[in-house]
Amino acid sequence: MPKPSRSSARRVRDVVTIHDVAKHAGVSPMTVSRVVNGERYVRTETRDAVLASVRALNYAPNQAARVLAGAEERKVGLLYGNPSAAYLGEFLLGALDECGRKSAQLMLQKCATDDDTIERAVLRKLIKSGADGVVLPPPLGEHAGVHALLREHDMPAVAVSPGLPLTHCSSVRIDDFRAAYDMTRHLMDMGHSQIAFIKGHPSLSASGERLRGFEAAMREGGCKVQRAFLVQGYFDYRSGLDAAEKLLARPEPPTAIFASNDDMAAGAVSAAHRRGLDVPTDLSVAGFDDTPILGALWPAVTTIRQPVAQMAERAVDLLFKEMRAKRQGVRAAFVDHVVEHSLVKRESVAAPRRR
Amino acid sequence: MPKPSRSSARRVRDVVTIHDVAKHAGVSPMTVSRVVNGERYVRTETRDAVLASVRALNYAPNQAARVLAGAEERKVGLLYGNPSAAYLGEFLLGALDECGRKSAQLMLQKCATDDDTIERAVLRKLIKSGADGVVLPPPLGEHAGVHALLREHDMPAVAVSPGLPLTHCSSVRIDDFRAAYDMTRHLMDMGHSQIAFIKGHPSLSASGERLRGFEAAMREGGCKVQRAFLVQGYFDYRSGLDAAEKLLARPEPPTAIFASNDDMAAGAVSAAHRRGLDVPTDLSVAGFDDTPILGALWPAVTTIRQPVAQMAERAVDLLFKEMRAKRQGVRAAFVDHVVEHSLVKRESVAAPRRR
DNA sequence: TGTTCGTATGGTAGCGCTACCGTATCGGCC
DNA sequence: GGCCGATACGGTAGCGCTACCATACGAACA
Repeated sequence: MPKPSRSSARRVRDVVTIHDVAKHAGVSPMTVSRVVNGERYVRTETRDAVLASVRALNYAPNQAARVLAGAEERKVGLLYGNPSAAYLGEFLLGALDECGRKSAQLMLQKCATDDDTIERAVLRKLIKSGADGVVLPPPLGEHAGVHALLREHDMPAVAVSPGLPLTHCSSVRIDDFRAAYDMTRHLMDMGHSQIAFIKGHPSLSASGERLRGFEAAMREGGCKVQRAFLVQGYFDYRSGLDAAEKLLARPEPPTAIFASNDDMAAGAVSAAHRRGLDVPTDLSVAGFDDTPILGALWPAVTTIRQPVAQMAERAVDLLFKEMRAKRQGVRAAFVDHVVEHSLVKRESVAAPRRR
Repeated sequence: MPKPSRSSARRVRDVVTIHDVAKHAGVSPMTVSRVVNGERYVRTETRDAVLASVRALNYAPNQAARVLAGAEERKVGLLYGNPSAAYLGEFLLGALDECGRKSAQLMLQKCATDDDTIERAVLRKLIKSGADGVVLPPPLGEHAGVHALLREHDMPAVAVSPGLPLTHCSSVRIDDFRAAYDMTRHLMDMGHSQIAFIKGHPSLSASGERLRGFEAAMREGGCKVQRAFLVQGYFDYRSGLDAAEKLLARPEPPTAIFASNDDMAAGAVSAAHRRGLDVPTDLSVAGFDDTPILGALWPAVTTIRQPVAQMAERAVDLLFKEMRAKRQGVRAAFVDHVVEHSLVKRESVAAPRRR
């Protein structure tokens, strides 16, 4: 007989264990363990029966026991460069949530992207402190050096928001092309045809995708894109302000400015105000990202919302799949997960005034 | 004989266990456990010997084993209302860091503050999911309802950034009075005497402290504070903009505006720009908090920096002390931890133009 | 002198889970 | 039929730690 059932004095909360499930399903604890961990060599009927018992008893594995028994990775590294604090905050919310569900530990590690030796040191630190996988929010998700280092250490990783799917790493992203396309269509639907575009940082592929989406929508809508209406920006407030200044100083300024992100859109609004222009009466402005803080500005900026928290959750989830695959000696196929964006209409866009 | 020493096939990394320490110190594992956990009933000499061995072997307790053995709290709840994403982000950084050091799990829980029934539900959820203590960033740290609920459940908690120490709960904060005082002195040192103040949300005691600090510095510097130069704000961009509009519309407007937080300072800058005033040439603006995103605006706003991440770390640390005290049936004394703020001088403040 | 108590330590027995190995069954193939 | 591999399970033995109890000793009582 295995054990005289449950009667330990110290057990206070009466949690359901793997033994309870095993008894309920009429199998051994080992089989339950196998089912719960998605291992092979379990008949479908057995698996179903166990899963039914799991649901019936509302069983949840004890993570501490899992770890102690020498299985189950526990630490997820989050390597971040210099995203805005707001982005990072929302990202953390999602990542933490998923890590909580999985009872994993989230380890943050800041990483300057301008020096390769630093990256090396940072990553070593992450590995040393026991990380079993890494999530890479932008812009690190596209950093070749970081990826090379990760592969060197055979460390599973998931990139968030690269502009395009990666060949050597799973990714979670929105369809930047489509999103920019949608926004441009919205501006045209509102009656704009003289639309300027402030490009994003050239090192990120998302910038290119957004530009392509803009151009495609314009072309499709029969609007010619003037060369002068495409201005380079770098994703920060200042560059948006400078770009908008340049645009508004033209003899025939645009009626709408579509900035590749919110910070630059805020800069554009500021530039308009300096010139005594009202937004949206004299100029419509659209952004991209739905940075929380900008929703509080006035006028609130129409933008594309990325479900950042949800994306972070997905990224952690994917990462776990890869970490598990790695332990079992399998190489998981890389996944490219595209989540839905949405267009958030606010006060900064209106129909253009007649000229 | 207890066990044939270490030779299990599955053990890969050769970690030092409590048994190794025990052998090294010539005591039983139990005694080591007691020392490590700071329990009573250990002779000082024994304790010292064990601690020496711990250091010598570089022993670190296995958290999973601790939890499985039925001890050691593991989950810290973080109940947040509606702080800015940036604040929350930095707060999370610190809290997560400390939780990592303690191998604790951080559980986030959003909580709307406008409905008591929601609070109740939220807190229940937090307790149900196994939280052993709660950290309360502003504004929840001063929410009477939340505190009442927490006490009802005998749940340890630490409040961050109340304006004044709390009587029934530990707190981590900066000296808001002193900080506002310092900023006001700085403005006066730059030559300003016509300084307006945008007050913070009246429900937070920090607002009152900041106002008092401002008034004290003004009085001490021999400047009379005009009634009309104290305007109510609510910590958001819009209220700062409105308040500044009102101030700048006066026949004799102030030469400097000190806003109780950065969002309102940003609003004030915007209001100035709308009126065609240059910052800082025509108007100096100072904020409070050092919200990261505002450092990227232009002109960068002079502000008071709160070490938010560090404060979060301290809060988690304090919380652990209280949780441990609670398990051992002791009621810990409430601590009021004041950390240093600093004055960040940026472009938005300059000497006033002569009138 | 026994009987309490408070102090200081050790031994035992798990916590819930999985790595590892053993066994049993089922084809397929010589 | 006999052998082998793949599949499908079960049993055992811990992972490292602490709750709980037992013990041992001195001091403080009656």
